[in-house]
Amino acid sequence: MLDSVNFNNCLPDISLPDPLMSWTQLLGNQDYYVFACLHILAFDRGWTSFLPEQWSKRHVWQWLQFCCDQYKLDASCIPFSRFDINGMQLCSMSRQEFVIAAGVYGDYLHRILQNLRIYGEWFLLSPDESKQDFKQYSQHSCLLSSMCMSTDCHIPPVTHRTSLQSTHLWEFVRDLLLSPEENSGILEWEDRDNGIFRVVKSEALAKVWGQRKKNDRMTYEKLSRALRYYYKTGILERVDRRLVYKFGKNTHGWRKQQL
DNA sequence: TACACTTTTCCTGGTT
DNA sequence: CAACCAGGAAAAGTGT
Repeated sequence: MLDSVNFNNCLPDISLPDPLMSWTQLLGNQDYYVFACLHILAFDRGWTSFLPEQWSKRHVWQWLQFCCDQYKLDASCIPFSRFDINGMQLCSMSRQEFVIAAGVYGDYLHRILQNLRIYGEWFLLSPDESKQDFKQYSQHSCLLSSMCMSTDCHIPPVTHRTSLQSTHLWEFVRDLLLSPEENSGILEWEDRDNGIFRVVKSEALAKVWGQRKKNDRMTYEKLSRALRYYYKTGILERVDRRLVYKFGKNTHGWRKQQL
């Protein structure tokens, strides 16, 4: 498991860049340059270590997952099965093909990918300044293409956190489930289709969560208390079995296929 | 600074 | 008895 370095603490006090901002605009701001240099050193998600053309299928999914999380896209609008392709195939897709594959988010994802290919990962940090852009994209796409793949597809909320350090516990758990090589048998799916999973190594889970939060006093007792709070908010649902949890309706990004 | 929200910490009591 | 679950209460941490 990669430890998320709290690099934000040593970064200049600036707003994060718009992922769709041009490179010349970005480099025109020296703070952003410093920010990007620090970020590239501290931020490694696997897929970021490769050029998009070199991505495996898994990297493509990781990237989509990242976009869902970072830009608060509704994953139910993105049929991941249509992205069961490697990076070379992804990069060969036209904007129109993105719209067909990803519906309401296709145009947006296509532009993010193009910026990523041209300028690198530094564009992928925050949607804050692109909220309005995205809202316009979404509405435009909905009107023009009616390609939304889900009946509950919606414009993403505009209030959210952006810091990597503030990754929520449930997202951390989900990402661990989706990353077998980082999971080390800590968690395993019991019923993937219904979002049911089991904590296999409770102490190890507490340890990696503690590492993420830089808290060596974390225990499974405390972590499980945080998980139980999720029952109130629909993030998790109760499963009456020890160490078994189920993702609730207010989660996203864990399904194999979003149709 | 106030506030909202999430997570942590501690706790009592119950269950497996 | 250990490990886990349920959930109250309060505090801490973080972002707006």
